[in-house]
Amino acid sequence: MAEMAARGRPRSETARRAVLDAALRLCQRDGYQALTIKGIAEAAGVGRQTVYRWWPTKEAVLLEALRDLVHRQGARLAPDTGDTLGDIRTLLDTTFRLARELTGHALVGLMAEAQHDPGLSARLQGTVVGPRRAALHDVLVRGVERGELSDDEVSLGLAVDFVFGTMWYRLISHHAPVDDDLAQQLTHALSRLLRPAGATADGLAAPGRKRRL
Amino acid sequence: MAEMAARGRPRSETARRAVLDAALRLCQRDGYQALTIKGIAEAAGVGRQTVYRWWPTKEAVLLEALRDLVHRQGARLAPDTGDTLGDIRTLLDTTFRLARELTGHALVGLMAEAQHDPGLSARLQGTVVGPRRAALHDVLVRGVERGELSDDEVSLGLAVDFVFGTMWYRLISHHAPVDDDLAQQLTHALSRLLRPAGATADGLAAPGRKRRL
Amino acid sequence: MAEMAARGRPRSETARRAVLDAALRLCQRDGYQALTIKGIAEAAGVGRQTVYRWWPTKEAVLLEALRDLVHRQGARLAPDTGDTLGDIRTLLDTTFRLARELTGHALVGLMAEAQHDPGLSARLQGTVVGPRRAALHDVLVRGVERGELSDDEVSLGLAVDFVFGTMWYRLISHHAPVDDDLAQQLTHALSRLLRPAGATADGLAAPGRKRRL
Amino acid sequence: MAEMAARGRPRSETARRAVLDAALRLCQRDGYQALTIKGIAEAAGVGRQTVYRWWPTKEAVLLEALRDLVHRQGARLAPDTGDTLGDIRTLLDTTFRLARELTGHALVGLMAEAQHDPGLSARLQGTVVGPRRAALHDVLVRGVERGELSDDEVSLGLAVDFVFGTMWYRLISHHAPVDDDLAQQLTHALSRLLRPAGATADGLAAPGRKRRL
DNA sequence: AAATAAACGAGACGGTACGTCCTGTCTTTGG
DNA sequence: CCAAAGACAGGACGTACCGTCTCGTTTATTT
Repeated sequence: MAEMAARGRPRSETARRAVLDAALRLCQRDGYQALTIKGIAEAAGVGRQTVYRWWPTKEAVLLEALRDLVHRQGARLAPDTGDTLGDIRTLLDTTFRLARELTGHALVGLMAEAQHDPGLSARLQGTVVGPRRAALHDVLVRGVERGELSDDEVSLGLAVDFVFGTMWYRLISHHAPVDDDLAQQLTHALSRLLRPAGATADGLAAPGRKRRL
Repeated sequence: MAEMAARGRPRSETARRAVLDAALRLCQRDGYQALTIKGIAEAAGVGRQTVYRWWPTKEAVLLEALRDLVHRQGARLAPDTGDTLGDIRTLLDTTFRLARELTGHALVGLMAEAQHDPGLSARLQGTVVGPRRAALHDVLVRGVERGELSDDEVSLGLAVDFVFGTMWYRLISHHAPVDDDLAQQLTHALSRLLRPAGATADGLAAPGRKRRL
Repeated sequence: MAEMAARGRPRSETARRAVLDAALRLCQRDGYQALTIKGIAEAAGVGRQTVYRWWPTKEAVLLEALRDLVHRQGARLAPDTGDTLGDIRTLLDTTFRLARELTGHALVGLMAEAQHDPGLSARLQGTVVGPRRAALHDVLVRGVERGELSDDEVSLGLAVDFVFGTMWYRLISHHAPVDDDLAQQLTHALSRLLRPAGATADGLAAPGRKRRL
Repeated sequence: MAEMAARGRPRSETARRAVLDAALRLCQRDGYQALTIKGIAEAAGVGRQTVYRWWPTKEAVLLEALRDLVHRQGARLAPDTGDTLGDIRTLLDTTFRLARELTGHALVGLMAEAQHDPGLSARLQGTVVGPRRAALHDVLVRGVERGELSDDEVSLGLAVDFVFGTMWYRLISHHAPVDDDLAQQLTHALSRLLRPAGATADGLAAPGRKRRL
């Protein structure tokens, strides 16, 4: 396992961080469409060639910036405390907080771009979106295995789409926030959707219920 | 009520249609980002100024093209047959078919653009997205009034987000189709989410049920 | 000799004059290059097509405007009073005054344009410039016939070029005015250039001389 | 005396020359009006921005092209051989040859443009036209100092205008060539115009003299 | 310490789309 | 049938950014 002998000046971590930070900042400020490599380089105080040397497109810059951001958060994806609904809540809270900070502009712009760029789509799903989906799916599977949930009536895939679809939809159309309240409502809705046949309706508390005997 | 006297050469409906058609076609073929006004004008066989004369941006062109498409479909939005779940199915089938044809690229691109353009966002919601949302909401309200559905546990707003969120999410990430099967699953899931407290589980058939003890 | 029967609405003299006036005014104000047919039509309060119907190019408009201006001045071209130098002075005074009023911009611009438009060049020479040249030449010829001048040493053609060349040169480069003083100096210079061999130097008055008995 | 450190890619002399050459060539071929920056860039095989980066207008391109041409010719402006008339002939021959090659179109077009652009006018006079004028004036002044010429009757300024006016006039109206013959005639005419009072007519040979008593 | 080599900033290069303006033609209403 | 109004296809304008290419400089490793 011979290492490639390092020759010449090593890559500047300072420049790399400056580029990623500038990309996220500009995308958040001016929107995805208005983001240009020239603009990123200038905002980062970096030569344009330095960007092109390491990233082929502005999408690649943004994607790496997002991946870095996610990694730095180092969020625990799939906690397993034995309490399925509690795990769901935890996961949703973490995910929603990340989504709010994650510069919706960047994510939505990348998603739009990924419409006709399968490679980008795959990387986006693989590094940013996919792990969250998989984590939720895992929690639900464990719930089914424990008998707390059932996929007899509604498939787990649809349940996962329910959660992330609603999140995305609100991120995009802004008609309602993606906050802790949404996490609570979604958790409750999931419990109804996936409730096993024999479970009583009272086994779980409805969010808005005022106490109903 | 004197009409403004018509002076000068009247606007060419031919050119208008050519522009709108070319815009949708190019957006579908090359994606939203690659769409340019120059490209639209050339594909439509139209002078560039003719586009700028009537539409300020490519977003405006796409928006009008979508609106035209929706209007031409003239889809019945909120059928009221007395059968709430049947009405939901009808509405979903119509909406999904439209979404599939509607050049997801255009819609998603516009959505991305609308992130930092409140005016576009409003027009997009008002003309293309909003009516569908409102129609579904109306159907659900009627269901609640008839006692077929209940919003005690899950708010109707969240239920609507569930449907459209899932649709959007699949349109964007392509991990599953937006087809009649999805309409069926969503209808069934809605019936579970909004089932009144006293209703028996058997009142409604589960779509993909494999076994039922 | 049957006249062509006049049919339909007759041409509007008002519009014609408005166009010609606007053309001269705009050319004087903004220069020849900045002159556009659209601008002329709008300044004249006239439809664009009305200009194109009667004149093929902006050059044609300007040329007709100049021709009109010259005709309206109705300047006597070649007075024959018997006093050759006096006739020259008269002719130069008239010509210079016309040139000053004639919107040098228009004339110079047309000349520049005529560089690669032989037809325009011919019409320009024929209607505006040529008659003046011919008139001066006639006066000089009469002077030679009377023995007051001689073309032995300097050809009359060169003498004419001397006068008009100097005028044009000053109109173009603005380094000195084209005024009565120039007319006087040129007249005196001509008398020297074309003085017959036997004439005394005193036969003609030098320009700056104040009365010399 | 520290030089400004050279940074970035240096300007391409190849591109500069290609632009200047293309500009002169196109102006000569199609005329000044038809000259466009787009056309220059394409003919030079150069990006349009490369032209705009270094020259603000097509006038500036032409002016620099002319200046380069003049410099490359490196013409001796004011020879001083002691023979005034000989010096004049030499200067005129050089100037006329340059003018013929110098793409009259470019010069006349620039002159026309300079009508309403004082800055251009000044630069045009300063770099291309002025030095020739000054050179001729110097020669004439030396002639006066030597007693070979006199400015008693005709001012030297008018004499200079005579020469350059005639040249310009012929360049513009094309009614006669600007060749060696013109140089000879003008030299002779100058000798008459500026002949000192006491000089005999025979001191200088008339060029086209037919008979001499 | 000197040589080598790659990354760095800067910025010019050939291109392309932008949004504006004008061209010359056309198509309408109205005198 | 002319005039005004103005939409039409087309094309040049001057600007911005693209992605590539030199430059001189800096910062490492390898002699």
